[in-house]
Order: sequence, then C-alpha cells, then structure tokens
Amino acid sequence: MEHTPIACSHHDHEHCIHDALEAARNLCISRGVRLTDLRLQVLELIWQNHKPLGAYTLMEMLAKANTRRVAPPTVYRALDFLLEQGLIHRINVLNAFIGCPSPGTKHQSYFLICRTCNIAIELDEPQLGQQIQRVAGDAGFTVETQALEVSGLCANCASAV
Amino acid sequence: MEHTPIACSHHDHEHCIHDALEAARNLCISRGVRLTDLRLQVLELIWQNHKPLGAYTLMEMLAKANTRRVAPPTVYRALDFLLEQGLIHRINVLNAFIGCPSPGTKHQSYFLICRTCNIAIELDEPQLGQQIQRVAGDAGFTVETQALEVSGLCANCASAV
DNA sequence: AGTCGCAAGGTTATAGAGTAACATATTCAT
DNA sequence: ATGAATATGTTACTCTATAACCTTGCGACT
Repeated sequence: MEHTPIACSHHDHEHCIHDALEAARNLCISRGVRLTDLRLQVLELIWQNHKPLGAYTLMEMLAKANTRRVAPPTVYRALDFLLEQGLIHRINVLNAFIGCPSPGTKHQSYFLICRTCNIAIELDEPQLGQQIQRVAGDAGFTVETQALEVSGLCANCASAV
Repeated sequence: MEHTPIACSHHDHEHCIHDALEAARNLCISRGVRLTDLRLQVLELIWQNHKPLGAYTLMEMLAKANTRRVAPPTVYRALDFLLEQGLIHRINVLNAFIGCPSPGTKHQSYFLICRTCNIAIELDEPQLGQQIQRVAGDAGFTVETQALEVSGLCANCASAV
C-alpha cells in the first residue's frame, strides 16, 4: 500500500477506539458538557465499525447490547449531541454517521467514500477549504458549512479489481 | 448586485425554462433515449421552481396537473432517468432535486445552498475538481463522482439581515 | 399490418430515515 | 432536600425511497 490515510491503514483498532473515546471524554469535560453512558455507547459503536453507520443500524445494535427496545428519538438525540460536539460527521449521501478522528480542531467535512467497501476516508485539507471559500465569496455567498463527498474506489478495492 | 451567478440573477424565466427543455430534448434525441411526456413534465416542474424540489412535492404537483393520484415510484423513476442523463442534480443535504443549467457537458456537482431562501447556486469550477482529484489521488483513491454542498447565506439574504 | 419484445408507467405494499409532543427519570446547584 | 434543568423513554407520525408485480404502449422486424 503506497498511500495510507489514517482510516485506510491497518492499525491497532482497539488502540484507535480507545484513543477516540478518551479524546471525546476529555473534550466533553473541558467544554462542560455531559458525555453520558448512552452517548458514549453510541460513539463507541460508531468507532468499532470504522465505517459509516445508519441510525437504524445503530438502533438495532443498541437494542441488542441493552437487551431492550430502543426507539428512534433515543439514538437521534445521541447522534445530534455527537454532531454538535464535532465528535462524529454525517455522510449525507449515505444517510450515515462516522467518527471524527480529529474532534476539537474546527474543520469541515471532506470524505472519500468507497462504493465497494463503504469505507469513508476523512481528508484534512485546509487548502481545499480556502479555495471553496474563495469561490463562494466570488459569488457573494457567505459560507457556514462545507460538505464534500467524493465517491469512487479506495486504494484497496481498486487494486482488487 | 455585484456578483450574479446564473441561478441568482434576475432573468427571463420563461426563456430560461424553454432553453433548458429544448436542450434536454436535443440531448435525449442525440443519445437515442426517450424523453417521455412524464419525464418532460417532471423536468419542467423542476425548472419552473428554480429551487430544489423534493420528490413528494413533485408528486403533489404532478397529481394536481394530471388530476389523478401519482405514486412515488412514478416520480422516482422519472427522477432517476433525469439524473442518469445529467439533466438534474440531487442535493443530498436537502433530499431535493434541481435542474442542471449545463447538461451535456460532463461535470461534477458543486452547490451553494442558502439556508434562508433555499436557493441552490451551481458552481462551474473545473479547477476545484482538479484539486479534489489531486487530493484524492494522493490518497490512492479513484474518483467517480464529486458532490460539494456548501451551506450558508446567498448574497440577497446576507444583505437582507 | 401484425406481432414480438422490451421499455415505460401503474399499483400496492413496505422499508428506511427523521421528528413532534409529552411523560419520566437524572443530575446539579443551591 | 428541593427545584430547575438536562437527559432519556414512549407513542405516534411524517417524509423519503424502493421492492415486486402487473399493464400498457412504442418500435423494430418480418
């Protein structure tokens, strides 16, 4: 593998999850917001999969883990919290959610999404943001959020053809 | 208005719709695909509004125009056809569809979406595409489609605050 | 002109995604 | 301890989209 973006490389997954949850805990403490059991559980499920997860898939996972029914508002409220805190991103084209590897740092949402294996690789490209900002500015547009979703084949899947 | 992207400027709307439909007809003829009454009707409704329209809004419009019930698959099939032919784009963040001002020319989907008036301004920025292509290539990713959805305030709404 | 084949559209039912409104339970500051 | 605020539970519903199957109608070919 020549190119290995974080989400793509083979890595110590347990360690990766642990770090993400630890970072989330610290971030929430420093902000004075509550990372409750439910919210933490949702974040953990999202990280364990390492691929975009739909709200209803999460619901089923929660129901199994807690051995009781979990209704949509429960999971959506947790997701809303995690989105607000920048701990996860929403992938619009998939109606799904994925963990953010660098919460805390304010950034936009740029993703490479593999149509075969469904992996979503988050890009860290401030320059791209600047160019988008400039183009939008030329049109007199005030940018609030940016969402770039590039679909195609990841390195692994492309070489597997 | 200093900056006037196509979708934003005051223009002869009838003329604009007419041109779009004419272009669509020609494109379909040259490709040997059938722009049926239904498909044309959907395309026309989308252009008449000039703002992203949801599938169910379209359904109601069709039902009224045709004075009979129209079921979801009917409108979704027409939308699928128009998407395939590049005559419309899908705005993921709005679950809505909008006419493409330059079908025929292969291009990606870059939109500025005003959260107040809901207008969606399509950008024509091949350079942006190149930069995205480059960034994705650096990650070993093979790009198939790009979707950029920038949310914020359009020039009109920003000045109206 | 008939007819065969296929693409388009109709119909019913259901899956998937998200929210409104209200009730209950926790937590926190005082 | 108590009240206010925050978080979660519950029910019901809306909106978005697709599956599966049937019917229609165009169009190429003899």
